[in-house]
Amino acid sequence: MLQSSHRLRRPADIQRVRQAGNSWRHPLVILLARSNSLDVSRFAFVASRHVGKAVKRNRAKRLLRESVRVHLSEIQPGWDLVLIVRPLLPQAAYGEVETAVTQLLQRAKLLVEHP
RNA sequence: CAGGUUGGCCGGGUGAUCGCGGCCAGCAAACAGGCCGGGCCAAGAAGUUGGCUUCGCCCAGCUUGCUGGCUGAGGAAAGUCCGCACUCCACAGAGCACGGCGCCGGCUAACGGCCGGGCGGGGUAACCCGACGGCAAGUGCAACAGAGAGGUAUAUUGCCUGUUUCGGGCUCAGCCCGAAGCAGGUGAGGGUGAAACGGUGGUGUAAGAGACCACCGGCAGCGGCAGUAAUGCGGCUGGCCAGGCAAACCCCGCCGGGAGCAAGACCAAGCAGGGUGGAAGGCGCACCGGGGAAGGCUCCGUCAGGAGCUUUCGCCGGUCGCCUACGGAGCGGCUCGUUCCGUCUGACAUCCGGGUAGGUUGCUUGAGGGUGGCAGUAAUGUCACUCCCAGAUAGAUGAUCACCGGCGUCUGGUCACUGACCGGGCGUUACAGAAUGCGGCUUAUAGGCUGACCUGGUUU
RNA sequence: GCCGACGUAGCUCAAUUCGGUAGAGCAAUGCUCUUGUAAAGCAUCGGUUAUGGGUUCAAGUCCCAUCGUCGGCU
Repeated sequence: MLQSSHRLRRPADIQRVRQAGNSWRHPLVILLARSNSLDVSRFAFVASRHVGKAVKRNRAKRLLRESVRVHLSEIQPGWDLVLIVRPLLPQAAYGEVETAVTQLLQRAKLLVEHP
């Protein structure tokens, strides 16, 4: 679990991102993003029943959460992000998931230039 | 040694770096609160009271961050198939309906669970399996085939008797043989079917048949012995036999009120109502208001009457109470019973429309775990000591790396005779994630440890 | 978390009441018709009734377990 200030919790917020946000697709994961008025970025992780049973869904969300946590300092603040698991993700290794997440963040131009 | 049966248990370990949830302690910041002092404003004659302000002080609230300590998934956490606790509905009621269970005894909070026993079936055996009450209460069902499918049934094959006709033969008023028809007896044989009204042997007969007899099987009734019981063993009598299906309706016995932690409680925030349907009468030295009739007293009076006060009696309206009736809700199949609300200022129902879906609590100390003793064949119970062992909230126990294990396979060496030990390579390390808790059942599961027992072979 | 329904031919559905030879339409294949195609007509093919077990003489139907799909409830 991320720190609670970085969690996107309420169903209404997630619904707003899904309807009004932009999306980028990758075979393992889908990224939705929308700017908020805060000075931090918040994240939500979604895994539907099509991904698998509880173990697979938890595993997928943990991998995504770890990828986001590692790169948290490089992500621009002030965005609400929703990451949706696609069915192939639970079979992937952590390295593939991490590269997928960084690719999506680069395409969305949400990474800040690191010195 | 090989094969098999069955019970119990485990289900990776160590370390490093980064990270997460809960509880406790400390520190810091912000907010709320309190207090005293100060300042300003208002009221008042004044003591004083009220408000604001932010400066100082306080910490028992709450939020965030940091630091430290402790702690953090399962044997099935799963499926949700049963049972309970707990909560609300009324205090959990009665009857019917409906549903579940179903050999006997025990265990348990309870169970469709477990233990022990009985019976039936399978297996050489260890052992395994069984919805295992009742079809001689009633109703119903059985395709096709078959004469007949449940009734003291049934005949176009068969067997037998009588009779008629025809043919043949002979020792010729007749007898014998064969065929066909008709009438009668019969259900033994053949045959159909999943299933055909006991089996074997005999008596008997025209042919036969439980028609009769003996034995056997099965059934019913009544005793006996063993057992708490299911049941087992054995005896007497009876009638000759009563078929299958109740996971067919049903009967019998036992159990079950409904909903579920998304139960329930509290706090905060927010909103807007409207349409339709909709069930009443009576009583009261009760109260209020209005108006009427009769009587009494006082005053005025032109002796027509008028005004005021007061008593009694009806009437109308309303309030309150009671009674009966009706309507509705609790009450989720119906009736009774009961509690509450309401009967036109209308309970409630229904339709349209509007708002919210945030937080706290319930929330983990419990039919609890471990060790040992005792009772019991066992399930289980009990006693003593000891331990505290997840409580998240879109959901924490994760990511990466190294080493060590386990297993499979290939291969090198040593001992030795197809195994053990020492190495190496490759592969593999399952099923699966708490969500109120607990007792079971069912299903999934890489691999491993261990107890007991059976059969066969060999050796002694 | 709770409740309910369903699974039959490649597709859409019957037959399940009260157990007795699993059917229909479309599709596919072949033939006729046509110069050819379509349409039409005739014929054929196609099913372990989701899976496993049980009751029964007999199971798509009755019972139990499992798997999957869909829907509803705050």
